[in-house]
Amino acid sequence: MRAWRGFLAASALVNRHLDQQLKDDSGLSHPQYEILVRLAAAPRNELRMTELANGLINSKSGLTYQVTQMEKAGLVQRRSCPSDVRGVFAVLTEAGRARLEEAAPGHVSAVREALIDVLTPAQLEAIADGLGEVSRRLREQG
Amino acid sequence: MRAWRGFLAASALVNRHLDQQLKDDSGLSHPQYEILVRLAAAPRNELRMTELANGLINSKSGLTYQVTQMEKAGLVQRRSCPSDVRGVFAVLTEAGRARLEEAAPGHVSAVREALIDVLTPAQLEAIADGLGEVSRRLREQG
DNA sequence: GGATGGCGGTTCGAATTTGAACAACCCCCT
DNA sequence: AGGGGGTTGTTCAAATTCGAACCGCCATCC
Repeated sequence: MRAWRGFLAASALVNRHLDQQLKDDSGLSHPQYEILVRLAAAPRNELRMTELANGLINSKSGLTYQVTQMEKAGLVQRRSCPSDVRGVFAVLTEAGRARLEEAAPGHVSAVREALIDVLTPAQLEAIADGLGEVSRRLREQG
Repeated sequence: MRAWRGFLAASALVNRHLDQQLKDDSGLSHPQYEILVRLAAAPRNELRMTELANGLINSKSGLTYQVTQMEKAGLVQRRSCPSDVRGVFAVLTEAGRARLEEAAPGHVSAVREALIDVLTPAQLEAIADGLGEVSRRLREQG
């Protein structure tokens, strides 16, 4: 049960810490940063709303809200899908890419400082394998 | 970075999964459950608001909100501190204890099923040690 | 004593999140 | 053709969260 308590506390504290760091550093919330990262990694820098929502944590309506905010801020753009009238792509704009590239280094180093550097290589390996498996199971089951 | 992605995903998915399980099973939110657990573990089943807020994740105002909700539901009670007029204790009520004892088994087994049983003993050890250390550092530094 | 700085908790407004309901649509089957 | 069943994204109200401002009070220093 020590692992459970540790996981719970670390999960909350790390998320909180990085939210803060990200907001102070670049004015992005963590969800918004995640959206930018995923779009930047996607082919053509665009993804269907549903794909974004699946990869992320929040509900569909939460995603709609965030994308609307980011569209107002000029970081992404909506584009309707030609083959399916219902479908909507979120596309990364030039400004969005720039914003991400500006925010990423600070965020990455914060992650490194808070998490990576604290752990031994063996612990990192165990966490990557173990928690990866945990995620996979919850995903396919949930 | 694999560890980072795994941690991030697991953190979100596990929290979400357990929130859900807890709400379906006993009508408690995760924050509320945590409050009950801490009070039940405290001497005399009571804690100062600030102590609760420190142990938990949310802000002071968030705690005020939750305790108010739980007081309406009869799970806790406020008691002013005799030696410091400003201070407020949150006290676990009999109903609160009963509610916790009713919710705990299901929650514990959900935790076990989602997390503990998926990991090897070595992984559990690494997570307990590593993430414990991560938490400790963030706490004393934050 | 009496100011002064800081703490403990609440209140307030704004931002975010959620689940359920909704409207429009695709796919498959007959 | 045409009708279910499931999907897609949005809208809505309600719940929760946060940060900043605030009030009342302790403690300490002059």
